[in-house]
Amino acid sequence: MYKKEISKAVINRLPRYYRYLGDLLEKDVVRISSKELSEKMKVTASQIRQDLNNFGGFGQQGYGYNVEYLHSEIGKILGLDTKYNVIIIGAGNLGQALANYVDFERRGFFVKGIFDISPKLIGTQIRGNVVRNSEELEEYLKTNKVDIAAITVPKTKAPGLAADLAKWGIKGIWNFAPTDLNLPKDVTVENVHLAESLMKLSYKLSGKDEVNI
Amino acid sequence: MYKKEISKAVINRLPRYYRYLGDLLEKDVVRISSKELSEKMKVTASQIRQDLNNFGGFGQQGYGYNVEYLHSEIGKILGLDTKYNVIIIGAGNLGQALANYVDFERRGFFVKGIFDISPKLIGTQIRGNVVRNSEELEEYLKTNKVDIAAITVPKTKAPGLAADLAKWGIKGIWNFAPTDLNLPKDVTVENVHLAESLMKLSYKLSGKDEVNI
DNA sequence: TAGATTGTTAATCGATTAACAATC
DNA sequence: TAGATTGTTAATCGATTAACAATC
Repeated sequence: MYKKEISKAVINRLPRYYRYLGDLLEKDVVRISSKELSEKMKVTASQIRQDLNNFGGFGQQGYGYNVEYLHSEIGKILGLDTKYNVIIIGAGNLGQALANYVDFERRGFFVKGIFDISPKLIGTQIRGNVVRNSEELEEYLKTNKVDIAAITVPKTKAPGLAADLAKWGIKGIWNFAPTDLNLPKDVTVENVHLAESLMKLSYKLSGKDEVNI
Repeated sequence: MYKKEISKAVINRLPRYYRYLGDLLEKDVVRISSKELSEKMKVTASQIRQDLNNFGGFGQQGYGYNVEYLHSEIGKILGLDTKYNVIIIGAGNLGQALANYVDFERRGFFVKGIFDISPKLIGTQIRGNVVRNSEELEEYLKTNKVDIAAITVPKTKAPGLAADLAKWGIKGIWNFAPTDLNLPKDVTVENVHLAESLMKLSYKLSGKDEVNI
């Protein structure tokens, strides 16, 4: 018995499978074959079967996959059967947008605290949460279990803040600052780089994905 | 002479090169070798040279790369030497966050209009832009050149809206709704799926990236 | 000129697709 | 049982890394 690493390409596809299966579930679809799903998702049926078989055999020959079961299993793989306590650091527009995004709760992510350094924001309410002073962070983390910290502070502040959070025991960081965070490897970072996403769009629009040769 | 497709993997890395070179530029670093850059970025020097050579020889043997020149060239490849007119559809928290994100202007993306269907939001001001009624969209697009539409409306509304935008001539869509948009292939879509990003973080935290076998 | 580092070809590695036997 | 579709192996394709000649 040994451990097999799941490739990053597979992991990146899992949430999309989960989304499509959730949509099917809402439409009361009971079963689906890899071929049908592949047509909806515009991927190959082969890839779907390969991907799923990294985690075990969820289907049945001659039948396909039970939508509800597969959805639930992928949910478990993604850790969506767990509840996560989330704090948001940086109560600017983006931080507020995240705090107000109700849908996250449905997946088990609960915003427990919002922090900022601006006196204008400290003390204000965002969806039932009072914005706290960022200076209280260390103390807060001593008495509250926090699984994920969303970082929505300016670029220059992010690396130092992330290092502090790691020191104070945070294991998951959802980083929106346009910078890379170099942290001990027991800390997991997931980046959302909006500016880079926009640049990719710009690239595709400018039509330079074909180069004369 | 034929056209060579640039692989998606390469495109995805370009904005990150651009960011690192921008940081170096701010620190007044004049030149850098692929080896030095590879150590900062935690990729192989070989990959950097391969990636850049998709677009031409930007370096010089025995010297490396001139930071300012390379930064500028990658900017051009990404289409950042162009100005883009952007509209935002959906003036909720996320739409407002995008509208307030000043940094985009620095890269050439100018928010020219914000639209919503909510009477509470129509007429309010967001960074100098009056929120317009979404019903005015078609008319607006007849008289204004718009390169990119950012979609921050609920999931159910997004596909129909995107189809309309495509019909009305929009060629670039920055999609924040948690759904795929199937549009004619002359319309470019760049997705930002926050929920999927969070699920990936959840996956990594739950430690299922190793599977017993 | 000698040293450094690119640009580029060749080798390796990993991911995707195809094929088909197993089996429901 | 016959038909359908999975699970899984083998073949293909593409991306990454290594190596080194070219050259500044």
